[in-house]
Amino acid sequence: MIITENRIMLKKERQAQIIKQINLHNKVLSSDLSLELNVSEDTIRRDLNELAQEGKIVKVHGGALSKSYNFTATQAETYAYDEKHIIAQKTISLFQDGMTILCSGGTTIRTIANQLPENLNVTFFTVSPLISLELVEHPNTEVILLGGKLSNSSKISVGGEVVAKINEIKADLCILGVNGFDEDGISDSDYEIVQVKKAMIKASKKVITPMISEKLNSSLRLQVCSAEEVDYLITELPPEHELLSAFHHKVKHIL
Amino acid sequence: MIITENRIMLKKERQAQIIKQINLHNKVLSSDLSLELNVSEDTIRRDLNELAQEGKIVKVHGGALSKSYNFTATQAETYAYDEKHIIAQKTISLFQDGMTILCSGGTTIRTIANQLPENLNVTFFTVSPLISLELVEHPNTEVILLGGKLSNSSKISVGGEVVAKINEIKADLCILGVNGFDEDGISDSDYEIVQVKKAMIKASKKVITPMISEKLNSSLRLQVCSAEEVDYLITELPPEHELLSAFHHKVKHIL
DNA sequence: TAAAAACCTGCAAAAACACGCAATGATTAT
DNA sequence: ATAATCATTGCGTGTTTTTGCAGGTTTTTA
Repeated sequence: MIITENRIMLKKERQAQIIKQINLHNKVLSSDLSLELNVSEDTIRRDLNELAQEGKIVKVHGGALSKSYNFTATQAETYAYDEKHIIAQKTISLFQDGMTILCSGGTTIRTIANQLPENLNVTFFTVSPLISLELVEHPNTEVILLGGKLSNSSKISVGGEVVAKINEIKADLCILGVNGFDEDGISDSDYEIVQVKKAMIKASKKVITPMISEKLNSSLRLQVCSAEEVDYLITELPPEHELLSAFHHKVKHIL
Repeated sequence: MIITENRIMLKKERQAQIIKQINLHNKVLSSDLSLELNVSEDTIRRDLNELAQEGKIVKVHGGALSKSYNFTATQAETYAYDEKHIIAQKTISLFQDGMTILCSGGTTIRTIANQLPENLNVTFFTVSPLISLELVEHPNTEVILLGGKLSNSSKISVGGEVVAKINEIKADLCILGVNGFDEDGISDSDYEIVQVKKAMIKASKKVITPMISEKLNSSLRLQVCSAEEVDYLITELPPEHELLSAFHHKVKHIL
């Protein structure tokens, strides 16, 4: 179908079309979209990256796949595996026996859960069913799953009940997966998720944000907290790396 | 189901297909995949090596094998898949739009969750993080995850808090995975799980117990409920099968 | 043990990508 | 209204990824 009547297409409108295509076919090719929507492949790529950042689709080389595509979760997890391994080890070094740890979802955190040493004796609270399943395999950890309405996009529990439940917890650490992080702090694109993350931060003595360095200096629509509220910023880079220099006087520690 | 509708196949898409094949047949040959997916054997080999490095599959000379432990795998590799497929279809025939359905865990229930029709518009409550993840992929279902301490053995939420939460629910159906079932009713081996299942039964108008026939006439240490409390006993067998004859005057319906 | 199949390595072409820059158009401030 | 600012987009440039193939090596099998 060739559309000539509408010369100008708004960015939002175009992205909506892309989502529609993905829901329909479970995949899209950048080259196809470029032809169909009459914009350059660069623009399509930028759109796909934005939508992927917002968690609506999964970007792959050559196009994008639907999030509900059977294997995207595990594919995404193993994306940047080496980096996430380093991050996991750094994060785990902060864990101590007897601690109560509150954690959100996300593939980075899943890697941490997966690499947890056997002998560690801690209690985990999590809003992510996926993380809970990973953690429960460890013999010496107690896992408390925080229930609620399950968010379609992020697969974590959200809603007032979860927030209320989190408010009852006193945790030593909060391991927070982040989608956007810059000098202004942590940001996210979903209102419900922001509420949960805010509650998690409030309930914990220390806030740890493990993330791949490529997430640095990206920001999304909604503010979760300021950079000053972050106790440990953990990336795969050495702390003295220049990409991190802007954050040294903002967050308390960088690992 | 191998689709070659599109000339171009994304790499990740192809790898997803490979994993699907492996989960289905438990093994694949590089040469077969090369023909089916229309790429060179070199490419297949590279894919298999990548997937193996990611821990998704086990690479062997000539092809690859499925990995035993893998909770994001599709249903295909679950034990007695064909039987469970029949059971799932029978169970789903009882679902109607607008219903509130409470369900426990187990592989049989997971198959049901997986085969749920897209257009079904129901609300699910579940104590199983695994089932919740399966259900949340369906666009028209609302999923409420019931949180609590996660049981190491059965991977479902247990404890007083879950029971209390279940007591607040008024569900139309209760889909109960069972480990032991005979003329005396449902039995289980774990005290905590029994408490949760009892609460689930009390909270629901109708109780459905889907199970493969080999579970029939087995019993465990702890009693969950009597056979008379079961509204629908669903197995892969036709209702008039002799194995079921002893139950016809016990449970209300047999499918 | 010899042939066949599977494998690995390096290479090259095409495609996809990332980055900076400039032009365009829209929005806001003055 | 005009200027300043910002967002969006396309293009040039150089990089990375993907893929198939050639050639030599290893493993399997008969």
